[in-house]
Amino acid sequence: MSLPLLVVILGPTGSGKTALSLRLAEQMHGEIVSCDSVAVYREFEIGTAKPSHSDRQRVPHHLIDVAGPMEVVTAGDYSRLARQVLRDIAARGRLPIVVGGSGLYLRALLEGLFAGPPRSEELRTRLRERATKRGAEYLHKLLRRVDPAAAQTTHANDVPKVVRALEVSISARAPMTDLWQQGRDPLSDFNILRIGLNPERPALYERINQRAREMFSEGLVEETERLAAQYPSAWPLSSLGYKQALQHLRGELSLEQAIQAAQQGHRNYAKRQLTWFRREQNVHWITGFGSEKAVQKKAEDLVAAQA
RNA sequence: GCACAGGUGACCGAGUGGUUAAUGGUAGCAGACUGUAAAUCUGCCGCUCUCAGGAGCUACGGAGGUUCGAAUCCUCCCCUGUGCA
Repeated sequence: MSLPLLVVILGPTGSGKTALSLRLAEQMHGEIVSCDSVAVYREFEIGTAKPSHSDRQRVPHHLIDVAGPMEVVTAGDYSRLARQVLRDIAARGRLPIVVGGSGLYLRALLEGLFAGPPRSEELRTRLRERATKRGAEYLHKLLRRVDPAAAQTTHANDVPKVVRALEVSISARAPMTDLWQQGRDPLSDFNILRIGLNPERPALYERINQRAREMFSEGLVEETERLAAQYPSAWPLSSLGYKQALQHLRGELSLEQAIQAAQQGHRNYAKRQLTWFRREQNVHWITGFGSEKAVQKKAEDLVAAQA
């Protein structure tokens, strides 16, 4: 109970995490730490649904716009950055509020990752090439030799994960699964309160549809065109919304088709997020959107009970 | 009104006498996830039971018919698209 409090707000896109976090931050003297794998990139504005500039004026926000469009911020990078920020906030006597939509990044922050070898781009491309040339099954067989346990739990079709397991096992000269045995490095110097937002599914999907459409009317296509011209290989260009806007710019989809595809993608994503977060331990789930007064009240009570 | 083309499970779309509750895809639901994760992958998916091996029921626009057997063939009807009037 002597550890400083850390509030974590999690939930699918469109569940009102931003609204709730702003409210809590203003009530409890807090600062917001974004946990969003795309909002870390500068210049990607409309499609990322970052908090508005006036919101960021009202309450200090962290880990938004911390990387250039061409940089790469991995879960490990994020975890290190976020931990530093959390300690700074706590040292200032403020309440850190992590707002998380990116499940893996949140887990990397809270539970830590295993101490793996650095990624080897060259090894990866070599493996990926083999996968396309000789089939996913071939790569999986290779993994069965190098790390049978990992092969057991990773489906052969899941090429990215098979590649990662191979990459780690080969460059570490030991099965990745063995490295996992050494454990993770959980964030241990905070008393963590997890609040999950879970609106009714139909309402959530409706909200998502509406928001995705708004992104287009606010100029997502124009923003994408500008970014694609300047940074054609930027990774966030392949993320939700930008991907569909790009398809429209290339003439593969009509504007309406692009909007509907983006809505679809966001809905599917929200569902995956829920699957991930449901497994998260010790989450205080609240049914409803973070913008609702009743939901905010419940959240405030939860925080007050801890503080 | 005539001539073609077509009506298949939530949607798109295969299937042209039997091993077809009906290939695929999408949506939906559930699950996995240890450094690009807004990514990637897996399962279920007509209804009702189930000793989980199966059992029963209802289904390919509608109604009849042919056949041992029909989504598939025939007749009539309804609807949709295109062309000609």
